Amino acid sequence: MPDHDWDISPQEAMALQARLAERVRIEPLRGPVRTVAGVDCAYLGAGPPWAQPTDRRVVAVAVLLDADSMATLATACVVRPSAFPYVPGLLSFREAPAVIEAVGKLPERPDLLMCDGQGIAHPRRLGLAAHVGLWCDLSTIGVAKSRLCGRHRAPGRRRGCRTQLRLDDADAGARGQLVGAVVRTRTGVKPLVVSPGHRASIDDAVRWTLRCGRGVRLPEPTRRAHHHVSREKRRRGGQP
DNA sequence: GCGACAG
DNA sequence: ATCTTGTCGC
Repeated sequence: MPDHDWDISPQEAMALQARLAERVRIEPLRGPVRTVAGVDCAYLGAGPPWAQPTDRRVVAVAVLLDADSMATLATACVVRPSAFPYVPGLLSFREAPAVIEAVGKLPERPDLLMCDGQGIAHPRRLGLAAHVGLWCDLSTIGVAKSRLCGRHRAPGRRRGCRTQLRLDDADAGARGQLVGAVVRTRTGVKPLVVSPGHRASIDDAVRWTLRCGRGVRLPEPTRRAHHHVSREKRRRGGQP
């Protein structure tokens, strides 16, 4: 596992990502998946887009669910300072510390973890899901509501349709490398961008995203984590 | 220099 | 991510 410093500059973070990405393992999930966890973050005291942040703290929630019934088995919540700014491509340096801590507070390690964001569908192959998976040595997949990089055709309009996501020629390293898929999780709605994080394959990412679906756009683990973290944010004072 | 740009 | 109510469509 990595064990690096999180308090570094954006320049150092980018260099670090390139090195860490070499250790990410894209391979089929092994062993039965009995539990799946979802994680999400919210920012305290963020205020309107035009206002300056009042409180620089992030709240992260991890939810553990039974992979068959999708029943909630446990939830964990953490609140901690977040110093790193949001920079496209460096999201993990802003959220991973909180996410890792929340997952660590769950009563048991999940067989699969779903993160809000990219896995290896990233300019340097180290999106949030890949970084967290590497750090915790867990199987992870990234489920994002929009694309960070790469090119793809529009998937069919029906639930279950998906197209390949390949890196742009501009992304250093692999030109046209297959890194994920754009999946229609619900007929007629905007598709999700999924990619493996660590110790999972692209097929696993697509399969579990659809398998955890409940007729709504977001898969249940992610959806539940989002609802829980939103409630937690309001309870702690969204605008101190 | 000009676009693109997870949450 | 964040602010915010009602409203249009299946």
